[in-house]
Amino acid sequence: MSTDERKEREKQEMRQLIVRTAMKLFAGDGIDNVSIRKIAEAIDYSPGSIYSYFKDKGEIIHAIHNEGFEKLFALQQSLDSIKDPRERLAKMGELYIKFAMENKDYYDLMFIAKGVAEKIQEKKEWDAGQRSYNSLRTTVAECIEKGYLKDTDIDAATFAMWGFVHGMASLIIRGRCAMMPDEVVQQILKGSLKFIYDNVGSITNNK
Amino acid sequence: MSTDERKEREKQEMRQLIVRTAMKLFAGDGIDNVSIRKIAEAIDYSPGSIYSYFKDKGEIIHAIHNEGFEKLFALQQSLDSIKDPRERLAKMGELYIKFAMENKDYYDLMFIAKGVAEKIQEKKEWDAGQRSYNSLRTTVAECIEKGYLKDTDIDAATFAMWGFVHGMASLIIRGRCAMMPDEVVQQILKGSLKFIYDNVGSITNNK
DNA sequence: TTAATTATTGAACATTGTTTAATTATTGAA
DNA sequence: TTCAATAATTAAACAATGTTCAATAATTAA
Repeated sequence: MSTDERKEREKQEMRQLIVRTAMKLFAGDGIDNVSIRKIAEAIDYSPGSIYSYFKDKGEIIHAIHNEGFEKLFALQQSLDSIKDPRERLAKMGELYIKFAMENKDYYDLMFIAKGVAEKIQEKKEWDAGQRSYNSLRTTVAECIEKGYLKDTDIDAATFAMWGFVHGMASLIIRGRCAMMPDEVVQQILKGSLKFIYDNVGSITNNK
Repeated sequence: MSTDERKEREKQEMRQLIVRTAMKLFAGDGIDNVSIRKIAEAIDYSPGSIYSYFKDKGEIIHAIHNEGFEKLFALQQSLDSIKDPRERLAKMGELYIKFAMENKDYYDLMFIAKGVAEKIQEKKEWDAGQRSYNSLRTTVAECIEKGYLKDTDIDAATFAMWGFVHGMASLIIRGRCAMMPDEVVQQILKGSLKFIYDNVGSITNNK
């Protein structure tokens, strides 16, 4: 094991340490209340040190962002075994919402937060998101193919389904349903998923 | 006209001046790049002066937030003349998306931005939003009543429709479709609206 | 004109992200 | 081991942020 290799490994370990610490602090204190200084303090380094491992704060957030997409895509893959695309579509919606609700900080970073998307566009790094999108897209395409959904533009239909689940998740995460008690929101959420899949899927049922 | 009355009027004018200036700067430089100092400079006052008229920055944002809801609700009311609830629902979706796309800053403040919802909850001031929500809710209720939508929980169905349009709008506004050219996004958006209303409304058509 | 009230200011505070020159630690070669 | 070179780390500084507050200026009622 050469010294260079070890150096490189240590660098990666340090990056991971920073990211993991940032993540923990984000989850605890909220993303906006975590400064570079707090991250540095938590790992007993000086603030300046962070900048030897990350260009700026955005790059740390971007790293967490990527981890989030790994997680989500892994979940999506677990549905590949479901053969009926209609059932797979429904399950994918449930799974998406579940992911959002159980990983609010991740989800916020991935799909809501400002300043993250710009970073991705610069780096042309939307592979992570693209894979997730394609997973949904092929399912929607199969649904159309088998006549479960009306024959329209595949991307339009995919975007509609994505928008539907993202919309509900983001309204909840960003406190736009805060006037309702939590249990009620959960109830409505469940009902909304059922509503859409009942209505959208029912065309073929009635044929 | 008493002096007190004039004083009060001047205070309101000053508040309006601040809000309007803030709004203009938001639209031009982006919400995050507008500081209290910049607003103060734009109206030739010192930063401290702002705090004689607003408790904090959040209160300025909250004022703009309210204006946004006035605007949106006024638009929604223009659809009251449409008798067929199915058509009204579709038009309301189009209108909502149109509002979001043409007033991205307003929309962001109203439905996406952080720290705004908390303020509303404190002040119990969700009337503005509630009126808009109810407008959608009664339309959905009519659709269910007339059999255009499957009979489910009204709030679940309403939340689903809201989530659908909000989801697409917020994904676009927060740059999650930035990998696609603008015209394509607009095309997909149009297709998605059609997709949902075709599928959801078609139950009765096929009966 | 004067005393009291009100409006406005500018300086100050704490906190933020980020940069940089100086310091410390580590390395590879003699 | 010793020493020069390289790399890692730090503390201090910068500019900008929201916000507060004592001092000043303007306005009011008597």
